[in-house]
Amino acid sequence: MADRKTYHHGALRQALIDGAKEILAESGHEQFSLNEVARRAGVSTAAPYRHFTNRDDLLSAVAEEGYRTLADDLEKATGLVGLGGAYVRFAHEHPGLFVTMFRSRPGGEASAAGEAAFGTLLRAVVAAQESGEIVSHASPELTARSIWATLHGLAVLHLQRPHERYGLGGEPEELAATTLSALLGVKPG
Amino acid sequence: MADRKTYHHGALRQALIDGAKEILAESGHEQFSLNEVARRAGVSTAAPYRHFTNRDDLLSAVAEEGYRTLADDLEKATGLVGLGGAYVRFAHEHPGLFVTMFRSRPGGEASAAGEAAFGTLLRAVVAAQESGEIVSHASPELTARSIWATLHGLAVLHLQRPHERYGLGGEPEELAATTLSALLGVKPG
DNA sequence: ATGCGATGTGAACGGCACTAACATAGCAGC
DNA sequence: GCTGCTATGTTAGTGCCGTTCACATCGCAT
Repeated sequence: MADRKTYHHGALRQALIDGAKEILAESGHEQFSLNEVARRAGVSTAAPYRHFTNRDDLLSAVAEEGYRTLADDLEKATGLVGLGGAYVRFAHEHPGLFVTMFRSRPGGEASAAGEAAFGTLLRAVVAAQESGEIVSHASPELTARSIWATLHGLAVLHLQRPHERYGLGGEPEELAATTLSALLGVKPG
Repeated sequence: MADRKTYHHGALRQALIDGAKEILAESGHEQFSLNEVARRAGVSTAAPYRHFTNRDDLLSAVAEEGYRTLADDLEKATGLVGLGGAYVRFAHEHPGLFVTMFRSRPGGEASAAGEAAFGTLLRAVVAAQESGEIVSHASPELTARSIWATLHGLAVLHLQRPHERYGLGGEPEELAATTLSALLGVKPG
């Protein structure tokens, strides 16, 4: 091992996170291996433990970056339907990362970036209510939470190949548009 | 090993499925171990391979039974809100099983029991439209799919402890009722 | 009664997450 | 510049995992 120039890697922590993302993109969450990440970074399998307490800690750091990327994607979107499309598309394009982000963690802590993403959704809902894009008699918070649940369920079911038959296999944007339209009567404009 | 009466177990296949459910209920999907299942059934770690091609095959059989239980629960529920509450409650009461049922399987096949569950949802949506419980301008199929996505997202997010703060930590029935109400304007009656 | 197929065993393989003891190097204070 | 502390790396090992293979046992049809 250690066929790199210097004994110390220099930026191992980020290299491990990047490598982990790579593996998640190639093979998915269930196939993820900490040893494989170390191998790709060109270090021993014990090295990651200098930067992360365990495998799950690394995955949490990866998830954190995922939340930031998702929040950015949602920021870029315009309109409620656009935001919904961006949410489902993120899951579509980064399925392994998406699963990692929302894996069930018994004692999982909250994520600052996750909060930011929800904040963006909330603002979009308020804007949609003000512009008349949607009509909801419930509070913006409840409406936002409900739409989030819908988008999240859409994203998760979309990743399930066997459920393609229910019409959940189409393009993310179309999926989000038709679904939000069916529930809220939003126009795809 | 083999401190049971007869050399052959007699009903090992079902015992393995039951044991797997037990482990999922106790420790969750991520902690599931095939060796542990064999140990609980009192057989060697190689024995399960006489009944299942691999670990994933056993989990699929477990998931199939889960789909049947879920379909039964949904059948028993009355009204769209009742059905939604039953869906989220199922996830709440059997989180490990729920995760196993909807884990991302690359080449996963469809489940007959899963179809039945969706059929029940579809009928409930049609009934709700006819009784005036909800007003949707979309087709029953699209509406049912959209509601399914909402309920599924609600269930998944409900299992995420860190997201309790968004109000997703309450009772399953209340969660389903307020969410469906916010999106469709259904009355909690 | 026999023998064949179904079902279970024990021992092995490689891979995994993780740990402990040790090696190297960057850097701060003298 | 030398010294030594601390951060960061390695090697070797532990125990568990999923899976396979050769072999043992037994139920059942002929």
